[in-house]
Amino acid sequence: MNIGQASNATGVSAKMIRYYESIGLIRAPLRTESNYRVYSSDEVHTLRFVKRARTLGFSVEETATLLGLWQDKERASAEVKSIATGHIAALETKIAELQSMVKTLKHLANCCGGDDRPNCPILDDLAGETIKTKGH
Amino acid sequence: MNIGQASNATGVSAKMIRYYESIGLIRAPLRTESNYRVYSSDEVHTLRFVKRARTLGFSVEETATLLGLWQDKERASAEVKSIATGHIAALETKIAELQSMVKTLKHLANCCGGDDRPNCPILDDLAGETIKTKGH
DNA sequence: CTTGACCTTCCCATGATGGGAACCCTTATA
DNA sequence: TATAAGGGTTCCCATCATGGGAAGGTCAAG
Repeated sequence: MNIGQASNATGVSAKMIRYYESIGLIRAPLRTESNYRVYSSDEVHTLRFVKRARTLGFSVEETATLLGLWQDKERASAEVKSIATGHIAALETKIAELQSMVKTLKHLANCCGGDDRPNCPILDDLAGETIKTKGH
Repeated sequence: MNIGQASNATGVSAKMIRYYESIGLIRAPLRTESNYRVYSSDEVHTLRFVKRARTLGFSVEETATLLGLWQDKERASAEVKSIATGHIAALETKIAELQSMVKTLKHLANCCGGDDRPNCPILDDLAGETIKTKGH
């Protein structure tokens, strides 16, 4: 299997496969005589693991740790779980931040006429003026 | 007011103030004889506008547009509102993605013993094995 | 007059990804 | 069998917003 086929089989772009190899996330595969990378099904499996971890929002660094644990048959599941729960916490923090932005923006958008006139509470807020809540 | 004071007054780092100037988001301020940037209260006001927009998650590009509208006394508030609602939609998409990650991870973490044993559904999932939901 | 706290510019790094050039290899088809 | 299409290879550059740090000029307080 060459890199294009491995890419199709895993959803990881050839570009990223080479990148993961260059930073040491995955091992360098064997090469053909003409210098093409050749991937075994084991290596494809590893790529799928990486893809899934990235899809779940783990950083490349966290993914490297998880890969290490995956390959360590002696690992304690507690270690994996703690990485996962830490990641969940980070995601939830991020979600809360975004939700707070949305909340503020919705309030502002709700107070804005959205018409031809220049009067605009959204800009007033950005400019630091306190907003007068529309009666509700 | 020099750049450090402007930074303190707005919460935008001196580094970022220079950057915003370099990309044309804000105008280059006057300089002293010794080449120090000098900020007027108007310019500080603009910096605060930028800071607020960035805090609300607008990109620098969107912020530039909003700044332009702010300074255009003839703008239609509808234009501002449409940028805001577009941004809200983008944030909500992002939130939904993160929530979906959290949901999956919570499920996996919930199924994981988190003990000394190597058995770990989180890794099994990353490796592509279907997970057996713990009875609930 | 020295010291320390500013300021200036310039370059480099981040994280994860894509774009593209220049060049080599393989495979199918005319 | 010659050629073209569609791989592969390396290498460099760009993104977005931000920070770090070096080398050097300036200002204010002691």
